[in-house]
Amino acid sequence: MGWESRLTAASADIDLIDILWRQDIDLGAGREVFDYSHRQKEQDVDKELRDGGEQADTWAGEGAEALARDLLVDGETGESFPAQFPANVASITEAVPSESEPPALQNSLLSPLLTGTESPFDLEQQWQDLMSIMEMQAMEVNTSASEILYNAPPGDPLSTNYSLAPNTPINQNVSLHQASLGGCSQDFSLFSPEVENLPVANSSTLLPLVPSNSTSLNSTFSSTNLAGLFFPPQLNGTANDTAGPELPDPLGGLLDEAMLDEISLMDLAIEEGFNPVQASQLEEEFDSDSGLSLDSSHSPSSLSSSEGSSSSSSSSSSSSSASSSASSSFSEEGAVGYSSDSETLDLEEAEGAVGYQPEYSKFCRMSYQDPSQLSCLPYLEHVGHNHTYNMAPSALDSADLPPPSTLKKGSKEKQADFLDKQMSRDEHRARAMKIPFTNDKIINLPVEEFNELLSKYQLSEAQLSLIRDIRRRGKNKMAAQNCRKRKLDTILNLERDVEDLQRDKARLLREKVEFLRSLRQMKQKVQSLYQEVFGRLRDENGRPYSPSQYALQYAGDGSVLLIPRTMADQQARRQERKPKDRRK
DNA sequence: GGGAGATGTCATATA
DNA sequence: TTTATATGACATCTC
Repeated sequence: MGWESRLTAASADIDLIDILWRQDIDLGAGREVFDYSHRQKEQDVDKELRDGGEQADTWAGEGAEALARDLLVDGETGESFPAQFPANVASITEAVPSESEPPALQNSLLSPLLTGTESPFDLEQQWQDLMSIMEMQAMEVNTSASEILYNAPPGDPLSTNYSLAPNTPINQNVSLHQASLGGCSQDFSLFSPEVENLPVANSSTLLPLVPSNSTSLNSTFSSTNLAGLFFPPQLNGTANDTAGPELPDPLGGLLDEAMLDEISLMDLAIEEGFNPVQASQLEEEFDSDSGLSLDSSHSPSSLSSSEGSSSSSSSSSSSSSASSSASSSFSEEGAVGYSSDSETLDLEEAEGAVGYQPEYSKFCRMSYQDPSQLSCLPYLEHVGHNHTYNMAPSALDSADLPPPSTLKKGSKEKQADFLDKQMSRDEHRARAMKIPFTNDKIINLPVEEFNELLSKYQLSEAQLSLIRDIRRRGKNKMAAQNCRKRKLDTILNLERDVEDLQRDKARLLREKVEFLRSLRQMKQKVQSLYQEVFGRLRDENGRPYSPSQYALQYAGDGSVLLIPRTMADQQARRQERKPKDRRK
């Protein structure tokens, strides 16, 4: 750039500069190439005029057991159920007091389970917080997958018996947000005809891989005393005959919320790119860290290993192909040394790192001199540029593969011409200006030695300027290469971070499924106990209480009271509002 | 001929 | 202040 500006300042060098111009023009560079230079030159001239024309140019330059248990007997889906449960029921049944027994005994038996319903709320709250974060990713819901999940074939027992009621607030596109709000689930009663089917239906969505043997659900529940969970007592026969049409259950809301949460989880799973099978398998893969196949095959970083190997293998070829490396000045270290665009690479250049040595080996592009090595990066196959701007492509072709005839004629003249064409602009300039040392020295020598070198020779102002320019450009070229490599390395690290985060997210998702399942089982136990206790209560005439008129009320101190249903309903509504208000 | 990617260069900021 | 280095922006080149 700036060397032309010396045109006006150093008339003695006009001839040399003319030569340089001619060279550039010969090399295909038109005068317009120097337009900017002209502007710069004008500025320089102005500056010089202002400064009195005296200044020289210094151009600035990450529980198998739980899984096993669950897979054995689920009360809801036929998938799993805790083996210890019947034993618990038996013990509790024995302990169920007659109406004359004091409530204290009941408390001692029931309170541990009943109080256990507190923490799940907090747990769910935490999960909902987490899910709300995840939800921030506005991902499109896979409708087709939803259809598979929610629209089972008519012949399917699950769908036949437990399909969603038409007016259920759950639709195929139920979103995490909708479920998380819990507005609808909170209003449900477990014994409500509209809702009693809901949990089963939800479960069917959760476990699409479980054989549809749900026709045996009733027998399954009877045998496990769990039928009261999902069916009104008049249906499973464990309660009295006077049951009304609606038997609200104090645990219905909790259970439903958990179910809805699972729906939202499934939804999330779909949104997150899991297919229905993958989502259902989530529950079966707790032990498998790689339960999810994160498709990283397209990630550049996944190419690292192959790239690394190819890079290491290319290191030798880079030096062996030095003669054809005119297009690249990369050294073995990945191109941090400066080779001044020349055809030779000396040791100094081969080692020529400039402090920063990232994992450049990943990048085939960093050692692309052998195009065959680009096979590991198909999208880079085309890379193989020639950036010796001073060479015509034809010249380069002949340079890479000199025909035998040419070699035969191989006169020194042509060889010199060949070498001449291999040289960079700066080398041409240096030669034209008769700089008495190599560009490598100019660029790579420490300042002190560089200055020493300059002092050894009597150099004109134009020569000194050119030398400084060469040094500046050379160093900046290496800096630019390092900068670009650092950028690529940063991108790779970020890609790795993204993959790690995706793995963490998948793990958290699996953990949530596990927690929700535990919660569901706990609620089932409590519900079963409720039914057991209520079914055995007798009034003064020895008749069972009607679930439509009475309900068991859990007191804050752990005691259990038998209160009229209307009172229970009022209190239930009051409790439902609290969490809603809390969410607001 | 034009787009994409690689590279060189300049200007500028910072150490 | 000088020098080296880092980086955005642009120009140019090759495919």
